[in-house]
Order: sequence, then structure tokens, then C-alpha cells
Amino acid sequence: MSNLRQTRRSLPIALLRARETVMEPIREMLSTSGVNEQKWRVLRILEEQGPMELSHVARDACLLLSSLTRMVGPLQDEGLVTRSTPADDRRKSVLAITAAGVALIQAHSAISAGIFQQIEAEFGKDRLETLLDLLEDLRKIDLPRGEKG
Amino acid sequence: MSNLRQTRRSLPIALLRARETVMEPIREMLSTSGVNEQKWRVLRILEEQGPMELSHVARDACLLLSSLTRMVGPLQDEGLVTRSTPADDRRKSVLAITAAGVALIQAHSAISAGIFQQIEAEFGKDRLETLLDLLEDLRKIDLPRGEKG
DNA sequence: TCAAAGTATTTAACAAAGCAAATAATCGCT
DNA sequence: AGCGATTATTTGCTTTGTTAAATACTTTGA
Repeated sequence: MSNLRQTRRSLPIALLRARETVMEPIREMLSTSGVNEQKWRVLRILEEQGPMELSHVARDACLLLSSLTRMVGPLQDEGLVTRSTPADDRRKSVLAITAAGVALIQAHSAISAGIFQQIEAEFGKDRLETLLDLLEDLRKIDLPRGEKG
Repeated sequence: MSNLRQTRRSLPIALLRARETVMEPIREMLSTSGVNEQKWRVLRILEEQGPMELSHVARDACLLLSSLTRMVGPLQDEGLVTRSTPADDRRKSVLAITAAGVALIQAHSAISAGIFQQIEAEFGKDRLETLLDLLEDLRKIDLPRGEKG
């Protein structure tokens, strides 16, 4: 009945648009790197957190496990990661970044840092900190997850 | 303060993860709607802003124009949008949501509002407002765009 | 009026990711 | 040993990203 013309702000769209803004220069940087956005995320996560199980990498990189599985082969072929099976649980598969993978990230670290600094300069250091805090906290909220089935 | 953790916080990944958190229940909602995330965005934008040129819809929905073009046919076939060519400039193509499209959105508006309310309750109303403000401002910053060529 | 330049959209082709369902290998527990 | 749960892989299909080129229309200016 009540038809309030609610141009209510949409959190999903706001997040998407902000991400597009930030990713534009990063995508440009990656266009000369030989890896795409998803592979870049995987490498960064492995570099920061060390060897990890596939499912944990998928969770942290926001990738489906099946998508991650599919890209591991190419990543190995490019010499950027290695995989191994821990003896204590042979269902698992542990991914680790190679020296070449680290080198790839470091080769772009200057540009990457420059982009981040520009964002910081344009946006303000404390506001950026606040934003990062809020985003991390948002990640932690407990929404009722739909159990399919 | 302690310098235990060296992990630098990544804005792109933080944005992506926050978005995944928010989108999870929304994707579940959409799984019964017959439209995917992208189509949902297009319909919401048309519903809120009225008939719009394709390129403007693409910009607001964070879609490539070619991707949007590709989905217009199916959206028409499903009876959710109509397109027309304005007489004053026949290069353009204007998209408008149909009654069925509005009905589709309204059929899920209760669930959608519920999700948003839960986010608000878990996260806090003013922090959410702050987050939305920051995200919108981030969108406005002027990063040096790479001119390819 | 006509050609050139500009704008809006379309099309095509390939790589890649989402998604869902089936399969396999392994582990924990009884 | 055997059963159910966990972890990962595979597969088939759909969709989008991406790039480049083509098409259709409009504007500009000689």
C-alpha cells in the first residue's frame, strides 16, 4: 500500500561500485603480469599466509573450490605454486607459493603500493582505516545461512 | 603497539569479502527467482531510476555494455523489460522495466528487506550509514586512469 | 549536400568463472 | 571392517569478462 519512493541505498551495489573503482587501476597493472585477478588473489594470500589447504585458499580468495581446483594446474605449469599432500591427512591438498610466484608479486609491488598510496592520499588515511575496519567487521557478522536441503 | 602481524590490509580483498558476506543470503533468495545477480541489479536500477539508456544502465550496474546487450534479449523474452528507441536520437536504446519485472522485485521485497534489517541489526545502524557514506565517497575519488595507447 | 568524425550499440570469439551434480579418496568412529 | 562425513576432483552447462571489429545513426563543417 504505502509506496514510499525509497531510493534506499543498496549495500551490495555500493560495495560493488567501490570495488570497481579500486580495481580499475589494479586490473590495468595486472594486464602486464600474465595472471588475472583471481590468480593474483590466490598468490597474494599464499604469500601472506603461507602454505594452505585448497578449501581455505578458496574461502579467503572468495573462489569456489571447483574454480580453484581448475586453476591450480595452470598455476603449477606457470611455476607459481606447488601442491603437496600432508601425510597426516591425505585427503587434503596444500598449496604453496614458489619463489617465482613471490617474484611475480614483488615485481608489481611498487605499482601496487603506488596505487594504494594514491587511494590513501585521495581518500584520507584515517577514513581509509575506518573503512577497512568496518569492512572487516561486516565480514564477521552472523547472517542466517540458508542450509540448502 | 605490537607488531606481531605484518599482513597489510588489502582494500580490494576486503571489499570483495564484505560483498560476498552480504551477497550470500541474497544469492540464496535469488535462486528461487529465476534471475541471477546481474539481471537483478539491472531490474532494481530500472525500477528505482525509471527508463534509461543502455549505456547508463551498464554504468550503474557495473556491467560491460556488451554484456548488458547480451542479456537484454533474454530479459525481454522473460517479459521483464522492454526496449525502445527514442525518436530524437535513434542511435540510443532505452530500457524500461515491465509490470512483471516490478512484480518480480516486489515478490522478493519482504525477504530482501529482512536481510537488510538483519545486517542493520547485527552491524549497527549508524555504522552501516557510515560504511555506506565511505563507500560512496570512495567511488568518487579520482584515480589516474590508464589511457591505453 | 556530402564526407568525415563522433556516438551508441551490436556482434563475434575466446578465456574464465559460477553453479550444480556426480565421483573418488580418505578419515573418524563404532 | 564398515558407514557416514569430509576434502577434493571432475564434468557439463550457463553466463560474464574481455577485446576487437562492425553497424547504425547523428553531428559537424566545408
